[in-house]
Amino acid sequence: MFSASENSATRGFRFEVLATDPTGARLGRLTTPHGVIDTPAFMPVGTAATVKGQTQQDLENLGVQILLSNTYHLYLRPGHELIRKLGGLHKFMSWPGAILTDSGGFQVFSLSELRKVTDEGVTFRSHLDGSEHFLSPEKALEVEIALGSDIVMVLDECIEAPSPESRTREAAARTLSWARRSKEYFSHHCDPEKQMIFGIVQGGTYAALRRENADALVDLDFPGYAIGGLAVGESHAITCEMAAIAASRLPQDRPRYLMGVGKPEQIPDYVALGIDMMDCVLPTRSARHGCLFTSQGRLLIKNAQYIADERPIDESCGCAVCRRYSRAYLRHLYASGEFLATILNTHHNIYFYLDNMRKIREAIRFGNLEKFRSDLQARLK
RNA sequence: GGACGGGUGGGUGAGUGGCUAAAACCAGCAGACUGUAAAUCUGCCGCUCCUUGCGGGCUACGGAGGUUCGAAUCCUCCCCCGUCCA
Repeated sequence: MFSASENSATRGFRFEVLATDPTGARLGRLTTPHGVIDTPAFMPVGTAATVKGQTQQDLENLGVQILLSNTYHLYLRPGHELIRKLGGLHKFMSWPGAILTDSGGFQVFSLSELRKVTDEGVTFRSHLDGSEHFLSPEKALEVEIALGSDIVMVLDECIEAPSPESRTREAAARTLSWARRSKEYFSHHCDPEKQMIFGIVQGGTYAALRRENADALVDLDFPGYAIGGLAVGESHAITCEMAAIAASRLPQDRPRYLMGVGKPEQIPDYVALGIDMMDCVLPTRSARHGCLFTSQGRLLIKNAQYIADERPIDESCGCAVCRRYSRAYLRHLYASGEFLATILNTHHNIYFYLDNMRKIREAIRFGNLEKFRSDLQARLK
C-alpha cells in the first residue's frame, strides 16, 4: 500500500494503491476535486468538450468518472479565455466529474503536416481556418489552467513509431526539457490543490531511450506520470515492451497513465504492466463507424447478416442499448445514417470499455488478472 | 396526325467512331479505425473460366438490320417516354 498524500505537490489530490496482483497490476483510487477515480481507469475521449454522441447525463449514467479533453482544440475553439470567463471547463460543459486535458502533444503527431516544432515550442496552422498559433509548454499550461482541468498534461513531442533513433532521441530530449519548463511554470502559476500535473515519458521504440527518459523525468518529481508516443504505428508487442520499461522506472506511489490505448483485448496487458489510467478514441470513433465491441469480439453492425437479427448486440451485456434494442434495429439506424445510431452505438461501446475495466479491477482484487486476461483474449480472438 | 427532345450497367447520369465492361455519384457488399482535422477512410461492385494474370471467353448502352478493320457513339426502320402544335 502506497500513498502520495504526504507529497505537498498533490495535497488536493490523493492516490492510493489498494491492492496488487501477481502480474504487477495495481488496484487503486485517485481522489480529485471532482470525485474519486477507481483505477485502473478508462477515460473516454471528449476532445471538443463533448464525448461525441453522448450527453453528460449519459456519461454519468454510464459511471464515467473522468474524461479527456483537449487543449489544442479548445484553445482554437471556443478559446480558453472564454471558457475561463464562463467558469471553467467543468461548468462550461456541465460535467461534474474529473477532467484530464491533453496538452496538444498528440496534435504534434496527428497534425504533422500543419505544424513546425522547435525547442521553443510548436507552431500550428489551424486545421479550422489556417491561422497560425504558437503552443509552447508554458502556453499549453496557461490554457489548461484557464480550462481548470483536474489533470493537466505537459506539452510533449509525440512522434511516429518506428522513427530513426536520432529523431527519437531529439524528441525525447525536447519533451524532457519541456517537462522541466512545465514544472517550473506550474509551480508559479497553478494551485496544486486544484490541478495535478503529469509529466510524459517519450523515447519511441528504443529501450535505452525509454529508460533514460523515464529516469530523468522522475528526477523532476511529478505527482503523476504518463507514457506517451506508443500505439502510433509499432506492434503491440513493442508497445508492451516499451510501456513495461517506462512503468518499471516510475515511482510506485504515483499514478501511471498510458496515453491513447487501446483495444479491449490489449487493456489487460497494459494493466498487468502496472498502468493505472488509459484513454482511447476507439470505443467512440468505432461506434460512429458501426464497429461494436462485444464479449465475443467485434461486431460490424452494418453487415447484412444482422438485417433481421432480433438479438441484442451482446447477449451478456447489461447496457441500456442491449436491454432494449435489436441488432436488426441498430443495423437499420446505421444503414439509414440516423443520428440515433451514433448515440446508441457509442453508449454501448463506452459501457463495454467501462465494464471491462470494472471486471479487471475485480480480477486484481482477487489476484487473478492473469486468468481474466487469457479468458478475455481467447474470446476476443 | 405533326415538330422537337430523349431511351446507357440496381438508381441518377457522363460519354457522341478505337485509349469503353463503359466516368462520377448513390445504393449494395466487405474491411479499417489506438493521447479525435474521422457521422471518416479503403477495397469490391455484368457473367464466367483458369496455369489468379496489368489473363482468357461470353454478354451489354430500347429492338432489328446496316455502314466500318472497329459502333453506346454514324445510317435505316420499328417500339417506348416526355414537351409542344393540331
